[in-house]
Amino acid sequence: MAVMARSKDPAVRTLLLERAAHMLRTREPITLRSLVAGTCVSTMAVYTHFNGMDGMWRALRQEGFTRLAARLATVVPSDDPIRDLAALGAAYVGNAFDSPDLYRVMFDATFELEDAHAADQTLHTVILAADRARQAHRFDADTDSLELATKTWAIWHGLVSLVATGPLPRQTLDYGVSMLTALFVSAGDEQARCRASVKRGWVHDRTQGG
Amino acid sequence: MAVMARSKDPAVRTLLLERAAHMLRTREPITLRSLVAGTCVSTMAVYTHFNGMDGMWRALRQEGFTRLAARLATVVPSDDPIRDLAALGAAYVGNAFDSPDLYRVMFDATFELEDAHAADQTLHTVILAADRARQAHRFDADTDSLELATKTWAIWHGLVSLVATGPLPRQTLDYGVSMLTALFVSAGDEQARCRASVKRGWVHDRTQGG
DNA sequence: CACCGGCACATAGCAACGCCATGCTACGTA
DNA sequence: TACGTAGCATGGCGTTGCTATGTGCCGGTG
Repeated sequence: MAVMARSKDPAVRTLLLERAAHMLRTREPITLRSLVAGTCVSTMAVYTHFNGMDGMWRALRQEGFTRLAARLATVVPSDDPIRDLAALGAAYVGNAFDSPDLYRVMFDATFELEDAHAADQTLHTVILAADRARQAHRFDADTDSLELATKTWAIWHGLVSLVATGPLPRQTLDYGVSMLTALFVSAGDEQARCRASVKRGWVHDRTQGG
Repeated sequence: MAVMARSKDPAVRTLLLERAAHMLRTREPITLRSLVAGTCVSTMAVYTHFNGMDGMWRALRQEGFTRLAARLATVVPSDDPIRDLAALGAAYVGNAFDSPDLYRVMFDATFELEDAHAADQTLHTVILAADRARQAHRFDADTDSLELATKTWAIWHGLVSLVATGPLPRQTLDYGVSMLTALFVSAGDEQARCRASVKRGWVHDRTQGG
């Protein structure tokens, strides 16, 4: 192929990542050669941009967390922080279901430092929402926002990974409402009000396919 | 090597599975050739017994669920079914931590029918415990045992997969007590009594390495 | 007893895999 | 104009999972 650019082209990197994400969705096996087949670059581009296939998978995990962060960012905070927490959960679940194989890639491999940092950013979004709920006196004053955010995330992740790529049927996701309600009530929120808030937030919207 | 037996030897199958499990634990890459290296069998044995590496991984997942079932079976039912539920959780978590890579193999691949069946057996054990709690009037009379067992499992799995092979630190497992308590209280149990029961059950014992 | 069919396994080779040494080409610099 | 450098194409290396072929042992049959 003709050489188009002299300096390292970020578009090539993006092209490869998007193609990898697409192949992941269409369940084609991703190999070094199949990844570059059809593109205008050779196998060496993978080494220039990612330093090998391992680096490509790392970058793909990063991309997954980036998309997750973008999806969580679409949740606009309302005057009901408990609804917001549930809405973040719905966005989290929706993101995983839009590309379950990418979600599996994000969490299947043993976590490395950069992956853990990307995951921390996800957790941080939840922490902020939990802290808003505490400041709005929906939670007990001594509630640990990190702890509550972690528990919330664990519930999301447990449900998603057992349903998206696991043995449980899809309607199991409906349990999210009562599980989150139980958790938030244990943190101090009032039962009926909490359930109503969670129900309003736990609405799964389906975004455009990619 | 000398041919020892005429008919398909189950010991060879067991030998290969145990070696695979051991290599998984020691984090050696498991390839067809590395698996049979050091044994007295050739690569063809993998095809005789497992019909290829895919079948070997399937059998290894089955082995993982078998070990999990055996571990759960060590929990002897007491007169406190809520403690038993938490103890099952501790056994579940302990099993996953004894061989985290095996746990990942069990849940990483897209579930096939036989895997789903093995997972159903795990869930069934939890359902029975949940039903005992309902019959002991610790839960509301209209509690759905399948639903509650599923929620319990989701909490275990969420915590384990975020800690064992994920980004969260180990002490996050301590959240299991309050998470399970919140769930069981929402199902009808009394707060203080529930917490005491869960605390007594959620004791992580370390079994012998294998 | 002699023979043979079938099964489990050993050997060797194939296509495809990730990876990398080598060389070419297009730019920036002087 | 001439050179250094960075990105990429090519081709080959070692290894992977897999399988075609050959070998040796067992059990049934004449």
